[in-house]
Amino acid sequence: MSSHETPRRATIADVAREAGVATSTASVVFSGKAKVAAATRERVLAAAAALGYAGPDPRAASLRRGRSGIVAVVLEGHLRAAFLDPVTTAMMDGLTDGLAELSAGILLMRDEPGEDGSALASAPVDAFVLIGCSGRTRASLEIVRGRGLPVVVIEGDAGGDIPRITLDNAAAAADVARHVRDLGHRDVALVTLALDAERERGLVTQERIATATVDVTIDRLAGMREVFPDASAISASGSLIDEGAIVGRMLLADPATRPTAVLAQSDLLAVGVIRAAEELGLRVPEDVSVAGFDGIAVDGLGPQLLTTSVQPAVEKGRAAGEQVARMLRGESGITQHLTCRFRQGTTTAPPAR
Amino acid sequence: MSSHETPRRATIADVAREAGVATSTASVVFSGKAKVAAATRERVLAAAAALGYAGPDPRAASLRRGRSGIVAVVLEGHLRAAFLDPVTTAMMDGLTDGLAELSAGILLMRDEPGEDGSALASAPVDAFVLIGCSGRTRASLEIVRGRGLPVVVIEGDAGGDIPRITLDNAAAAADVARHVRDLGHRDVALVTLALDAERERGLVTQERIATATVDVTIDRLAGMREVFPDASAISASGSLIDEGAIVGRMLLADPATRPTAVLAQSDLLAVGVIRAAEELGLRVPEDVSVAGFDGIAVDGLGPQLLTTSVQPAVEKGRAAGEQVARMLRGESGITQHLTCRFRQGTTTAPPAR
DNA sequence: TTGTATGCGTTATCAA
DNA sequence: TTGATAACGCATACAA
Repeated sequence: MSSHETPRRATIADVAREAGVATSTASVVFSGKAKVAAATRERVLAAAAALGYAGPDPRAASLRRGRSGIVAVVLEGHLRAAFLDPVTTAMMDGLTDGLAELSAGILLMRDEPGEDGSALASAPVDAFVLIGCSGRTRASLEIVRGRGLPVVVIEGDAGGDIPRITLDNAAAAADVARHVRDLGHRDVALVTLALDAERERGLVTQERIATATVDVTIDRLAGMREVFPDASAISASGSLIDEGAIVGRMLLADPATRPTAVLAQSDLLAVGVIRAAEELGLRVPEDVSVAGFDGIAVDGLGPQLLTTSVQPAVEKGRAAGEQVARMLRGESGITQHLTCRFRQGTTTAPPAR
Repeated sequence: MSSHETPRRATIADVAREAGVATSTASVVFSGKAKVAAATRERVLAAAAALGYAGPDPRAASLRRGRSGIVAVVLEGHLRAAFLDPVTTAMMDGLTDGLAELSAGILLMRDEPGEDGSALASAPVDAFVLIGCSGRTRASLEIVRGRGLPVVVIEGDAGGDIPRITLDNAAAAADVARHVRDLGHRDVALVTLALDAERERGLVTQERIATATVDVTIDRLAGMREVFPDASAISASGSLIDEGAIVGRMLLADPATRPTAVLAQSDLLAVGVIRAAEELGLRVPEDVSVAGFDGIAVDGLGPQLLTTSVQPAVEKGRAAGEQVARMLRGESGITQHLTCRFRQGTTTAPPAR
């Protein structure tokens, strides 16, 4: 080595030498995993300060420990789309909570379509959380499984013995439907979430149900049809207010075919339907009842309170985090079934006629 | 070692031995960084498959390479709150694009209040992107700077020589205000974003401006006051439609004091003001003009197009990503000033009287 | 309470 | 095209 070498960053060995202690002692000063005499600690800290040492290199530490402290969350599609959904963000919050002790943070990853190797195969993470396991995500699952790291799937059919976090979507949807039926409604229309990756908006036929791939949509639809077997349904292309408004217009525009109640598979869609109703001069709930699903706090709904099924979105994330923590401790992950809670709001009432 | 040891995961050395090649050769097969005879590659791959080797351990690779491929994004507060703002999500999208070549993913981190060491100090990342540098974030900045890693700050006063991504908030706000003045409005009210971490809703006084900490709010207010020096302003507690509606009611309820135009510092606030106006039976823009800021696609605004200043939200993220990439290549980061573009919509018109 | 020794699994360099 | 070898920076088991 010449004396003109680049000013290499100080390592813990440099600090130890400067302080006149062994590297192991210096290491312990930073990790706090053993008792160190106050005087020794001071000397080490002083040496660190003198050398501009900012603490152990996380990369080296994670190799040595076998842990990086990072948990990956795999979302489908663009981040923007994922974060547009309040349920997803609430869940992410729960996840960070559930992982707080354990983790440095959450690594956001998309399940990229084409690439095979992809980032999933080589991200320095300790575990994976897959969200909305469907189609593409299933390919990601293969890659992830191959790495032998803990995996938890939220709301998706993982197959195999992979722990999942699930919701009682069908039962909860049926609860909402029953509430509407008990109010006296017989002529009800449904608005579903996207059926598959194509996300086509349109009438939901038997054929389309048969080829649907999104479990959430299928399950909630099944619950609704349990109560209203013959209700017609239109699939939205996504969970957006404006999308709900479009479908709402399709359903409510013609007085001859207008239902007395609309059940939407998400709160955002329901708000859109309400907006469409208002545009058409219909009052909610006097002229038409509208119910949603999710129980999120919808910004922009004003004083109305949506009748809906409140899903434990934050809990979903927290549960996933806890399972990850368990598996990282060497215990086996357990599939958790969470339940939604019906909430009566001001947007449903007995039909006028 | 006893023969009863735990079935250790295969390493690249095991694969090399199994395949009868040197570890360096096996390594190259996986990294693709040198030419390898097809036959050799086959043998290595076969050995890997036989041993269930899923590719190089990312932790070891990142120690050796000195890179983890991960970039941290530090947000203040709950993720849920951060992602409620469409501007943030758009920016994240741009960031993932700007980082695509470079990075394994984005590590989402909260700037945790109390803890000193915290995850920021020990996350195995290559660089940091701080968003909305204010108050708490400034403490995070210290920690991050100490690590000597590249840092970029988006919309915040970073101090020192840290590269930033900034917006021409004052000039753009003045543009909107000028448009409204040119339409003939003289009696204008302002709705600002939160002034500080307390996020108190209320009249904006000189005292409150003096103690304000949120740069975006201060700058946009300055731009508006440049055109309407005496316009009264009310600060909202956050950028939400419902919050805008509350402030809107405060401003518009009394016909005696009702302004002919309202300038809001965000599109969501503007939409809330419009909703308040509609509630009060006022038509927009006939009875009252409303303008916003941001130029996001507001879900739920319907057919109206908001008059606003369109900020390059995605570009902000992308620019940050590009600066990170530069710095990781060893070049120095450059502060980028981005500009907003005025967009006339359907929500502003000349005053009736 | 402190020090010694070892290996975590790779990849880069260089020589063959 | 392949192989031998040396770091990368740290944390732990164990001995003193």
